Amino acid sequence: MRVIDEALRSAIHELFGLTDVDPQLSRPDEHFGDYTTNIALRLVKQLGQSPQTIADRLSASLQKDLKGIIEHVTVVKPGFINFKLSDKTLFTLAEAVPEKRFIDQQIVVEYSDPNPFKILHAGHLYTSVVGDAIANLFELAGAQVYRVNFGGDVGLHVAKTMYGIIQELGGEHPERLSTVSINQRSAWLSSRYVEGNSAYEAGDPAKAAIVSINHRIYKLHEDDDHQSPLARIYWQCRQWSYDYFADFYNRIGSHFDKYYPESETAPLGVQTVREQLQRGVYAQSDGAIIFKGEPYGLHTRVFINSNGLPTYETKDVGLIMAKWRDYHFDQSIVITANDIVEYMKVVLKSVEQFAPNLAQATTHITHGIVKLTGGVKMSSRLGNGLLATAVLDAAAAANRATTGIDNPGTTLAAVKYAFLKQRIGADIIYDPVSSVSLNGNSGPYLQYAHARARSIMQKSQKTTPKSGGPRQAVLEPEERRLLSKIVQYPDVVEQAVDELLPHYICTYLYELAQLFNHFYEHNQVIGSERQTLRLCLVERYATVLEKGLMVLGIAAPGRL
RNA sequence: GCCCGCGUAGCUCAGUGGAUUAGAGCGAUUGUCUUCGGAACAAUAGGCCGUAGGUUCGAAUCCUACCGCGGGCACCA
Repeated sequence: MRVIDEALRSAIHELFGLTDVDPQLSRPDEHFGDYTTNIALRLVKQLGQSPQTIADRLSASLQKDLKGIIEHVTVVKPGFINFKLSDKTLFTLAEAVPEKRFIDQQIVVEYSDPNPFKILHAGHLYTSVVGDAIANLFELAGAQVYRVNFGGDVGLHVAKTMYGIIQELGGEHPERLSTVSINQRSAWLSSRYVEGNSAYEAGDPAKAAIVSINHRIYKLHEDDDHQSPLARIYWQCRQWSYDYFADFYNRIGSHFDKYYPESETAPLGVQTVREQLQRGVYAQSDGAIIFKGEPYGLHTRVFINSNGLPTYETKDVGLIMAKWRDYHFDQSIVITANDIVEYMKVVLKSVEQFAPNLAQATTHITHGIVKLTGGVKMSSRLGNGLLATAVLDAAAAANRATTGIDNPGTTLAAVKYAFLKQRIGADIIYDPVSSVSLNGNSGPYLQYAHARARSIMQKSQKTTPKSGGPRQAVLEPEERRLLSKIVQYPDVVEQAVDELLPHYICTYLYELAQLFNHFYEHNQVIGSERQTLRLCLVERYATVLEKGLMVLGIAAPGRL
């Protein structure tokens, strides 16, 4: 609420001669008013006056300055200053939109990051949903957002899968791939990975064979080889993976502007790391090239192994360089699970040594992992992980059981909302049955709440002539409560953008919908003397709900 | 061992320095309703906010120690 914020600042300046004091307006419990500040409490020491006195003086001054905008200012107990807006102000604010604080910024958001030759797990679904929401938040704040995806199409895991494939095909026989049916491809690759991994862990000779394949795959990229039997198998299966990813993203409504395969970032990373080795950023050790993190309170990591191959670290260095080359970003956001927090610190610290601007513009946001009820952790190496599609299928089954029909939109809303309503950072406990419940604080509840409101509007158009509303009418208490909540939307979005926490939007939308359902239960809209005014409230409410759900990547159809 | 993160109702989570009653949802118990779409609304029960100290006018929130859980700590990603 900018007007109050500015009035407070100037009052503090006039009365106490202080500048640069942030009043920190916030939303109090409803009965205290629409906005509140504890600035009087915080100025006690500095001013040597009692909080009550400070609050009283500010209050008296603001009462005059904000005449017409607020209905009244009140000072409560230790020294809180509470503001109740005038009805007229509430109507004005209902048209406000979130501040565009990232206008003209180029922001790269990287997320999802599945590896070709492996299968998509529940974690990929979660990180995709979170990434979409965060990208949407930046977009809402005016930024030019580029959604990018990074994945390992080279590296040991690929070599393991390739080993499994070659075993399964009885040699390097690309033509035999045709025996794998289209809808079996992703599962088939996943099985080959599991086999390759066990073979690797069992040791030589398989391990040596896999290491050799790993080299050959890097070489194949260097030579741009598409003809040799190994290359034909590789490119074919790589494409299967990308097709499979595309289907999945299509199903959940994600899209990416660019895909960075590791085969592309690896050479760039190697070149950068070798250059910086000369300048002493990286160091040789036991035949490998490393970065020593200890001077910075971090740990040492290998960037190029003693076989001369780049590790994930170097590919990430290359990725940062590639993103900069392509977008000259103002900010680069990387969203991953928590387990690579320390790892990423080392990578960024190394980049900071030669490209401080890039390191400083990069923010690593991490979230927890998806666990099954009972705390069972999944492992892709063991092949017992909870698959991304299994989550969606479980949600669909629950939806079907509840409603009797199959509604993919509702299913997706249920899953996305279940993931997003929780603060990013901690693990998510996924219960295939209850987390997808269609009651209570859920996506379907909000979709329903929206459709219900749209339905009222539609009905009103049929039954009554349209007319411009008396928008300055005096609000009844329940109408006012609703409008006051509606008006909060831009504040919530700004907070979500500032802290990059989409769950603030979920919490707000749910509270809003609850408030509306309460209102709706007790107040007639159509046929009421106050119909025009109330329809206006219904419209604002439905629009805010729709916009908010859109940020979360959840559709808000007019009818379900 | 060292480093990082997390411990809030039976379960899943909000709340991350403020308002003498710590909030939701689910589950449990019970009401409302011949519905402007009941996927609703209303009510009851359930918590010394991991433990112990400390800082502060004021702590679930900040600091310290301890306990418990998870993650990371050189050639995987």
